[in-house]
Amino acid sequence: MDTAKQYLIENGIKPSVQRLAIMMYLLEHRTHPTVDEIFNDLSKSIPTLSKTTVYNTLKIFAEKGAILSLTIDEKMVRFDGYNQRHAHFRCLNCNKVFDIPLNHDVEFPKEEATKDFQNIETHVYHRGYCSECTKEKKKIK
Amino acid sequence: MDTAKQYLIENGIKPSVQRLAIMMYLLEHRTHPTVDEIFNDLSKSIPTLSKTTVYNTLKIFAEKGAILSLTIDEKMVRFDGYNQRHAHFRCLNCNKVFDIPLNHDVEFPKEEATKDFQNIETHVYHRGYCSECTKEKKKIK
DNA sequence: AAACAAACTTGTAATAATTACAACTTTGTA
DNA sequence: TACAAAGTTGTAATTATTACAAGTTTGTTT
Repeated sequence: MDTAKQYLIENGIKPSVQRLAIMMYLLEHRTHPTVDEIFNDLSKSIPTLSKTTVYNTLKIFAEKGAILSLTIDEKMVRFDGYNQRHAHFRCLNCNKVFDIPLNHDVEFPKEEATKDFQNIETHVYHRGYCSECTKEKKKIK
Repeated sequence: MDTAKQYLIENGIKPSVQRLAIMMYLLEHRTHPTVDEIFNDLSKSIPTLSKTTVYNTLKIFAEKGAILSLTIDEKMVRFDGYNQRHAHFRCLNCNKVFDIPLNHDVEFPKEEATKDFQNIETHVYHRGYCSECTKEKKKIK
């Protein structure tokens, strides 16, 4: 709670009730939730919450670098409040997104063709079948 | 042309006129085009082409492993017919997607937590500003 | 404390990528 | 030639996201 507040301030984000709730949600739910999931869950405790606010807030968080927005899912953006280096894995069957250790840094190459590029962020995405789905041979098709 | 035909057959895809045209388009245009770009360009030579066919076809290609579908763009999927190991970079200003050398393989970690995972594909995405946009200081905001 | 502006939130309507689906066409084969 | 399977097409539906204008909250000046 105070951690979340602190964290927002550190990242130059003014902590409103809604922002705090969303940030806390992300810190507590390491499930890479979608806008819909966040909105549905938080609506229970904040009935006046608007989905637009969730969109606006997550956009600001990502712009300020407080969270990551993941495009590992074709349909919708997912969000991640975990700020250590790690990769992601999406199960093609159950669609869950997992944190995966990333042991070596993936650097942006310093080469002639890319030397004037300004790299901001790097993501590593794995896709396949998670242990559950592999075991249960739920691999449709 | 024959290369494309060959390539489709090798990947277990029956080469129709439309499929061949789309595969050739991808081999010739290393621009990571969207469905819309492919559809608009190919419509000129194949006026009867349907956008649904483009969607269907690209989906099959990706499922068969003949092409890559990239989710580096939040709004829409992009496609890549280049099958050597490489990373991607999207410019946050001009939105172009570039191929970037990937010098070291990014392996899926063999650890307790992930040992039963079945990894199918791994993508490395960079986001930032390309050389053009960096130079021209078009970095909005 | 009242007045005011700036920042933030809300709800609805618009946009746009993608999918569903049913009809039509082409291809391969008996 | 006839038929079934596979492929294509166009339209309608779905759905994530954004635009926008009105309402609310917050902080500051007096």
